[in-house]
Amino acid sequence: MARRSKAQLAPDAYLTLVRAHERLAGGMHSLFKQHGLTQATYNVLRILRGAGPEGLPCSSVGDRLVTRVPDVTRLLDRMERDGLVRRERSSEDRRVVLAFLSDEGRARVDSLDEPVLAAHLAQFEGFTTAELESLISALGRFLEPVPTAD
Amino acid sequence: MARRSKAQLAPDAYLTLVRAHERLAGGMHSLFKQHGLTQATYNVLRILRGAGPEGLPCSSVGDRLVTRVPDVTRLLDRMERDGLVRRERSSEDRRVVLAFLSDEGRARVDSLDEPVLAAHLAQFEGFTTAELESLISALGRFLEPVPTAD
DNA sequence: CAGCGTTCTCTGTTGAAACGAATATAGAGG
DNA sequence: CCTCTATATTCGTTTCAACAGAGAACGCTG
Repeated sequence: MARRSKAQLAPDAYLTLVRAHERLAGGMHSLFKQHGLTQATYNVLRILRGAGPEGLPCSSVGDRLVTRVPDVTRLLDRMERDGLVRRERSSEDRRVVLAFLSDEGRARVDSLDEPVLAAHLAQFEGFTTAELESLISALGRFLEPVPTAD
Repeated sequence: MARRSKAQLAPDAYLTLVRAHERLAGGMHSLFKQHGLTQATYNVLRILRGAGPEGLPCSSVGDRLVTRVPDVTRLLDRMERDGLVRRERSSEDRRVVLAFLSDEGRARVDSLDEPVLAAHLAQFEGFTTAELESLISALGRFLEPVPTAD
């Protein structure tokens, strides 16, 4: 195989990344769906669990989401309707609305820890730890530059 | 840094992949948007350009899309409304509908070749060709197993 | 304490994705 | 010729994403 130029490699790398994401995220999507969740709602549950009993402002939830969601309000609306979260207007700053994990929400996210980990291990089954570290390092380089690329 | 187990690395790798995809795909999304396209419509244009003047059945278009689209009909509806594609029922098999690239569609996709390549080169700017090949190889390993993972 | 800019959240609306059911044609078998 | 199954596409409906704009509260300044 002749040496390929970056003009050939870059589009190929992008396409491969998209396909790999499609494959992996699709698997996680179906797993979440079996439990009545989506990737976004699961992420919110994880975030709120990490935030502890203090709760977290809606805007902070949006900031910490891996995939950008332009409308956290309605996302939390659905989750509150499903009894996964609880909302309460902050007494200190009455602009902010704090979101908390409900008992049902905590139970749901806890019950998913094991299946999610198993799914991840299965997805990366053919990789050695060194290969995984290399992959993480390579992909992590995309996250360094400032996101304000207009 | 101590050696990390796969149980620690796998979720991290997944998260990093999702974040990297979010970053890269987001950039492409805004690029396409400036030209009145989405990632899906751009992919359809690329597919139809590759298919040539013979056209391509709608179902084949759906199969070749990188991201799975459950409703090719309405996707092509919008593109036909925008004058990007043309459809015609096959005379050989009257079940299939062949999709063709219109002149406008061809001009649109041709005009994007350069910006898209430039965007990809910018995204992978900090990578050497060897690193790119390594990344492609690693990500490509997710695509090998059969997709019928129920 | 009144005005002003900023931040945070909600709402209205449009467009698209997702899922399922329905229609139409082709091809095989009796 | 008729039926039956498989394939290709379309349509109906619900749900979610995306974008813009409005309302409410905070902090600062004069």
